[in-house]
Amino acid sequence: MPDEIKMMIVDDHDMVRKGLKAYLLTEPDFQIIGEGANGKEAVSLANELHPDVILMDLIMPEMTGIEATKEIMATLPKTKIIIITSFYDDEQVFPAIEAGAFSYLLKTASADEIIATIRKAIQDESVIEQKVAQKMMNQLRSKPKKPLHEELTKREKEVLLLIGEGKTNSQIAEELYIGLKTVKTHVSNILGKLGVNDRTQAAVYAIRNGMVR
Amino acid sequence: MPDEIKMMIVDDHDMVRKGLKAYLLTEPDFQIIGEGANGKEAVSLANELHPDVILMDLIMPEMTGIEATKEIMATLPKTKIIIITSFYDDEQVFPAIEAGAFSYLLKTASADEIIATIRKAIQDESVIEQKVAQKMMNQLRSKPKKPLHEELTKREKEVLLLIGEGKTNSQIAEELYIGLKTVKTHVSNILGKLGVNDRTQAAVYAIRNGMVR
DNA sequence: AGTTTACTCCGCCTTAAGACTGAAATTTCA
DNA sequence: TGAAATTTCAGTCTTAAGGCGGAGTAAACT
Repeated sequence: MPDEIKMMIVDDHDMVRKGLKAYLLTEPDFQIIGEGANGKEAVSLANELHPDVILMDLIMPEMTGIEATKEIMATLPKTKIIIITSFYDDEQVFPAIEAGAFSYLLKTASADEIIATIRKAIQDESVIEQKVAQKMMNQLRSKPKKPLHEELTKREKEVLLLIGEGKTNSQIAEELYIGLKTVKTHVSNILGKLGVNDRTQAAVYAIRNGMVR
Repeated sequence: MPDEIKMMIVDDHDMVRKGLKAYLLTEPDFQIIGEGANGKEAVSLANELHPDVILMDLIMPEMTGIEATKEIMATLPKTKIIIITSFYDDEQVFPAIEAGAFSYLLKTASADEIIATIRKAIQDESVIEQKVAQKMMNQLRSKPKKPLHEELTKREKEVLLLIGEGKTNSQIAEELYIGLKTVKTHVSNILGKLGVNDRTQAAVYAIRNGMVR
């Protein structure tokens, strides 16, 4: 494959983009045709430049990497999107892959790993960081049927959000204009679906999985 | 000051270090004498190399930037430690400064800002990112008397940590080899000091302020 | 039309949580 | 040495939380 590989870097930290560039430009056939600082920029740049590969962070202002991935895959499904993210959001692997991400690396990855992942992506081979894959497997093992958490309903998400803010059941009832008993029902269902024992664990879960804030 | 400025970079992401380097090496009098990937490395490297300036991330495995800052300040109080962190942990400004950090930037900072901050540090001028400073002011405005939270004791921190993991009082009692009543006492004291009403709020507080994880 | 899903609410029951008071042993510090 | 803080535990009391079973209504899907 003597052709040049056209790629884009999307990260809200300029210095990360600089660092990645320093990694990638050691390869003669790598060409960086664009840089974006958030999801919105990523989408418009991608539509304009049609890169082969996009290296994308997840947590960004304006629009997250997951949303951007969805939008880009809708119009340019052949684009290989490689998520490169911090260790904090391991949990986002599933949504990221669901959105259409092709590979998933951590920012602790070395230059060699990243370069190898890009080359494999061009040859249609996915890469998922060992650590992340392990965590995935553990999650799957411990909950055979449940895809991490069973889908919460819209109402349940609202309730979980308020739990994550430390609200009591009666505060939640007031805020949503429903009865205390109803809130209790929702809470019980949420705990069951998330596979946790009490509201405190639910709050922790919600925060760690970015369902709050 | 025509002398060279000796600095160290501490961040667990190799590509961030590379990016920062790319920033800094554009300045002829900047000299990067060491790199570390976590707090422990930072401490031992600092004791060995005696840098003038340390650029340090906060969230790192093994030992956080705050702990490392404390330890380094204990032995090398003249070192200027500049925190360069992601926007997620705005909340850590107070503990960071308390620990002895000299300036506080976000990773969204430009090369110019970072370079300027380093030069000011050498001249004994602190810099705190506008956004962060604003948030600080807001926090101070909303809580006149309490220094965010009254000091927790060592034991109370242990208990809070377990609360933040979703443990019940009896689980905590078992884990710490103390009575249930004792745990309850600690929990009550913690809630009082943090100014929250229940353990769920305490857990949320602990996570948001980086006292857990 | 019939079934499923979501949202609402009731009652009963059990236990964990948290407030308040009091107090002894140990550590820390002035 | 003496005072203050920390850690430990007891008793009592009130209430929030959560499990379990049941149930009606409305919307969505088949």
